[in-house]
Amino acid sequence: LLEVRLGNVYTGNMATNDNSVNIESAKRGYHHGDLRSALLATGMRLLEASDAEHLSLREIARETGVSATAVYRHFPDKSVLLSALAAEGMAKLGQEQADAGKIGGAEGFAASGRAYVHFALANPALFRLIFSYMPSDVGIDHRAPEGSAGWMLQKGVAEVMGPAATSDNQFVGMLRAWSLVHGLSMLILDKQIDQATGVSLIDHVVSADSINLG
Amino acid sequence: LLEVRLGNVYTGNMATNDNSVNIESAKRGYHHGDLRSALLATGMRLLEASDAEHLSLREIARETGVSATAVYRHFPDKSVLLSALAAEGMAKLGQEQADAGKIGGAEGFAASGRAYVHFALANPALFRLIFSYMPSDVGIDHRAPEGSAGWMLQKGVAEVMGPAATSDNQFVGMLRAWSLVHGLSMLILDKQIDQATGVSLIDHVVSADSINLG
DNA sequence: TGTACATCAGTGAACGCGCGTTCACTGATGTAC
DNA sequence: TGTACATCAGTGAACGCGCGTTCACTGATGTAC
Repeated sequence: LLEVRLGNVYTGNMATNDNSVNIESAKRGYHHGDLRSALLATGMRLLEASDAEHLSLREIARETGVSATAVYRHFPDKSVLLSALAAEGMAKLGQEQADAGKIGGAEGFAASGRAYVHFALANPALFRLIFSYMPSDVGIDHRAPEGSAGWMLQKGVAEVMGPAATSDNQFVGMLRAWSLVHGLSMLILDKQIDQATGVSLIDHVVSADSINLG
Repeated sequence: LLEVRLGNVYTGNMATNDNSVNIESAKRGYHHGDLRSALLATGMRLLEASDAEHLSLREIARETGVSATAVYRHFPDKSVLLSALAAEGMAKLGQEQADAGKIGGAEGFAASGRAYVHFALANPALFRLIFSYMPSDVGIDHRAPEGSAGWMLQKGVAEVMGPAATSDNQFVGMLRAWSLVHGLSMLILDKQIDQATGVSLIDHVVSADSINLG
């Protein structure tokens, strides 16, 4: 990929823009889908900066090197753009949990829980965005979307508790596990718990015998 | 208290304003301290409406029947006003936990945890505000402010675990307990868990044997 | 009791801000004949 | 190969919005003599 400058594109931030496009597509603008991806990539980058808690549509467009109105070719409005970012974030979180938990069993389940907390601390703004823009309404007898954090939890709990457990008990176990890691994440992010202390205790707080899954 | 109207006070909302002042003090404006209290009361009322997630200084002033600038006689800026509301909310939460947990022991501790979740669900906007504006940075070897949720938890955990437990273990136990109830609250508020399902399971998820306090 | 004065909690007008969104448009691309 | 035309992803100007905060002010209260 080559970095390019265009007359019809804001150049102010192009020099430091990670989402530059190649000459061919640049000459005639983005292919459809290209700008969509570029906007999402910029959004993810801005969320990493993390002080970008109040991420705006205009800022995403500006940083992508495109006018604010161009966004409306790809997303009906701001909330849909943010939802797309949230969905990407949720997938990433689910993936990291899966990676951490692949050893299986109670230890694998605990590891995936720790991964959840580490993800939150490493991506504070994205983590918050996920839960602001992704209502999933997991209820008893309802499965969470595949790959999501809720889905990982249900799978893990079912595995650890074994086939003898009732569906109700499994659901309660899942809520306990999810609540534990989600609460710990939020409390550290919201500075209720001193960050250094919290981080050093993650392994103790989230372990294979932290909660009663019965 | 009588409801009054004044030439030098916005009258638009006075008719439905709960925070009206008596004639004597109204004639010469609020006594110092009166308006402060009235602003806080209005803030609490607006937080109950709960769609008031983006509570503004101007709205609080407007609803109190006073100009926006009057607020600056009592609070240096908006964030101090919101912090005061958060502190009030935290005290209320701590009080409800104390009431629920006064039977003592493991059952009392569980009850105070359930009270935490019920408070969150009954006061969503206030609950969020508390954790947006009240960094308390509780660390190991640091006590939380008396009456706060963290303080209630430390006390409860210490009582349940008994004098034999080390301070470190107590702290881990406290983090588990707090994380459990905080996470459950947030997940329901953020619609990750279907509200009806979540509410019906609070007693099962938060019980005397939910977590390992060892 | 009357008068001069300091105090200070209020006032309304005004500021600059960045935001999400709408609008009519432009100009390059691809296609039909 | 050339020409006419539809498509459509971009553009910049403009909109109204409510916000937090600053400013110079007013007018009632309390106090000193």
